[in-house]
Amino acid sequence: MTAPEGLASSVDAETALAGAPEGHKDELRLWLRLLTCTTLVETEIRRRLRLAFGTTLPRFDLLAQLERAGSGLTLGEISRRMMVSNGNVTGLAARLEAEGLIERRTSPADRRAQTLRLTQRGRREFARQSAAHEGWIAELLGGLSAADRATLHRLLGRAKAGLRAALQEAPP
Amino acid sequence: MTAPEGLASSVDAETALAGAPEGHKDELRLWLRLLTCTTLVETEIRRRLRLAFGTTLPRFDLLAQLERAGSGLTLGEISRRMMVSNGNVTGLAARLEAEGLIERRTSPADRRAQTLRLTQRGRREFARQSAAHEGWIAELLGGLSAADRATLHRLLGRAKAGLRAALQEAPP
DNA sequence: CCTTGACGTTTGAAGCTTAAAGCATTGCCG
DNA sequence: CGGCAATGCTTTAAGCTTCAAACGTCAAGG
Repeated sequence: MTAPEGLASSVDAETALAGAPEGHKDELRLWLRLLTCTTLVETEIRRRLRLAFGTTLPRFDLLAQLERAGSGLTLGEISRRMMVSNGNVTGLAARLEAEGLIERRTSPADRRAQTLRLTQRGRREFARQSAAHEGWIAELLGGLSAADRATLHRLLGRAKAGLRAALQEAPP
Repeated sequence: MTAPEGLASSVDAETALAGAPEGHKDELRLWLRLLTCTTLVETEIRRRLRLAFGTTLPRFDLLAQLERAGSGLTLGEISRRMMVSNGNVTGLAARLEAEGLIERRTSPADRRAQTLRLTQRGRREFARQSAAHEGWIAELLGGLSAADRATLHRLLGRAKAGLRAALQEAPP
């Protein structure tokens, strides 16, 4: 890439899919708009995490899980909460451990399991990142009124429930 | 990963971020829910594209852009529409060309630019994939009523506009 | 005890993604 | 005409991500 080519200012991902002759256009347009919003936020957050803290979104997410859990989590538990594969967490944990932000201990009860914890430094570092992150999200979503945000939150809750149900039936 | 470990059935990504003492919790919860919905759909679509067609979402998206454009696009134009980097498109195009789904021609007017087009086979293949894709999306979002879908679409439109505005002001 | 299956993690191969640097071409402007 | 910035693309290094296979451990049954 010659210049960073600001992704956020690019044309649009919407209406990306054409040609499908059936009905269902409705759902497709909704999905594309959902995807566009998520991509816009996510790209910007990744960019800011990199510029402000030299870190990445997956690293930040893993630290957030540990902070939230308080008392340490196994790799598998983190994998489930982050909705990513086991192997992915293995690599992320290795990098964060090398940076001294987390430490791992073999569980005394189950020698297969590794428990991850934030180090002192990890906790301090995450606190800084987390505060900035919260502000960024507020800034990016601040264009919506409080009422719109509430409605959106509620409808997305329904969407999520519907998705879980659909995935429960089909996934094989 | 021992078994595929169905990501879709994992706990939740919501409430992933804790500790931030400020206000703005509102926006954060909205963002996490948005992200959860998108991740659930996207993971499932990736899985089905792989199982049903042995392809990936980025490949499918690139074909969709070409189908939609009709008359061929340069790599740079595709990069902007897909909201990904130039280098990314270079690699994707190389793989799709190797598979015989697209072909490239150097633009007669500008010898820097490469124009991509679907091959006959690419057009046929994409038609199959696209039809299935549209059905999957309808299935996954079918849990919402038509009214909810319409409201969601409208609110996400506002969110998108607000995001573009916020990114216009800040991005340096 | 020993097998068998389940579970937690790691490894390896492949693909996706980015930022940054570099190359070639174009177009403008003095 | 001669720079010179902008544009289009490719390359490189690093990281993220997945799937599949492999390894070690555990737990239950025979």
